[in-house]
Amino acid sequence: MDNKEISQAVIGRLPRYFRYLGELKDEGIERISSQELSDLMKVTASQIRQDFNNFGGFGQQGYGYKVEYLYEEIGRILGLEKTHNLIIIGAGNLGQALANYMNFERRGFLFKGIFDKNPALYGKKIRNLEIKPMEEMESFVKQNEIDIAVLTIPKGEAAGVAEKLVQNGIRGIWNFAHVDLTVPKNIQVENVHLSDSLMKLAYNINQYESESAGTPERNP
Amino acid sequence: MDNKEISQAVIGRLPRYFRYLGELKDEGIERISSQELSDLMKVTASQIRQDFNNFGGFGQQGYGYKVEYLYEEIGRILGLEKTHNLIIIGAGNLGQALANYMNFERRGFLFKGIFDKNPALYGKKIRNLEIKPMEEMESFVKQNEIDIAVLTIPKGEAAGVAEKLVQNGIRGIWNFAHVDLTVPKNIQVENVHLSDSLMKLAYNINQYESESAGTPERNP
DNA sequence: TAGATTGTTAATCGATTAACAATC
DNA sequence: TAGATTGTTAATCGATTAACAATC
Repeated sequence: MDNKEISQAVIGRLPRYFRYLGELKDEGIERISSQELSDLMKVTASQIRQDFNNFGGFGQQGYGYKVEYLYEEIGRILGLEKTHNLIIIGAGNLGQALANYMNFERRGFLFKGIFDKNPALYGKKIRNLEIKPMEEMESFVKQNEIDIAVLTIPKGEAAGVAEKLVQNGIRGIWNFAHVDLTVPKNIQVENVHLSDSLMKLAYNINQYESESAGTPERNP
Repeated sequence: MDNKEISQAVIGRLPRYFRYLGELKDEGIERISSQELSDLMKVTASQIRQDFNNFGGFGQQGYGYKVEYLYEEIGRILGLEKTHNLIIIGAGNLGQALANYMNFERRGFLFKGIFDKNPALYGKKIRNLEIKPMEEMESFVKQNEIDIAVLTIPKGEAAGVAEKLVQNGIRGIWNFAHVDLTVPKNIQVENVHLSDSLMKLAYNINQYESESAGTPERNP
């Protein structure tokens, strides 16, 4: 019964397919072939077909894929028809920015609470949410069926908070703190390490510059 | 002369090595073997040695690696001894949050300007930066040797802004807008697609739950 | 039916892991 | 010197690409 494990490489590409298909759908396009999608997304048609076929046959030979159907199927695979209840831990600039971002709600990610340890922030409203004291976090998670916690706190505090979250039944952690969390294997962690991302960008800039030094024209 | 191209998989791991080595250094630890680092970071010792050896021999047989030396070498590889001048385009919640985040400056990423098209924001100060009108962005990039632009604007505006940035000599774009940018190959783009990241998390949560349904105990 | 395009198997490529000789 | 651990080559594994038979 165990559906063969899908690689994270494939999963990581699904949201991008979902985005392109959504746009095609909005443009009123009804069908698309793997080759057309390949041209659009700059990945091979082969990879597209392989990726989709991990989840069953969504296409039709000689015709291609129905955009709307495929869009919905990928949404279903990603679990977007379910809603998720989130809390944000750490009401600093980043926490508040995420709380204010409406588009997550559109996909069923509902912010239910935002917590901070700084009393000066208690009661401050971010959209429809009042910042609450950290002490209330544990009972809140349990009582409101929170399944995802967004960690926007300093790295020193992340491990302790993660442990409490796990104890209270969280299922996933969206981790913006700059540490690697250690959690039981039934808890999913998705890291967003912004400074790592920025360093990678810097490397690629430097690299390009030193590579092309002395090679004024090099456009393959 | 062309240093053999290093794969993005390797580059992507460098910031994490850098982080762990920094912590070891701060703890006063002087030497570490690939095996010890392997235990700490949960990657194979083989991978660690392979990764480092992409850039030359940093260790000493029979001894291991000098933490401080290795830390500095990786910093150098990442180009962290150079400074980068950044601007933020889009002074919404996320743009302001990034501008307020001090740790980037510590690594030589200096925020020099922040721009928005909303007149209501002009002149508002984020730390030491005044939000400026978008119209001033192009000349500012040229005059201040800006090499990285942070895009925290709606996706509809991103392509146009990116084009202007490229015309004015930007080297890299840190893209938080939810589109894939098309730029010349001498311009580096690093995407941070937050909603994609969140969808991936949701998939993994759902997946774990459906997999273990009916398998109450399954801790290998 | 003929043409198009998928689903799927096979081939290739690249990345990871293992093994071990070199050497500190 | 003996022991430890790297640097590096070889083996394995997994992911991507190519090819083509199935079929709409």
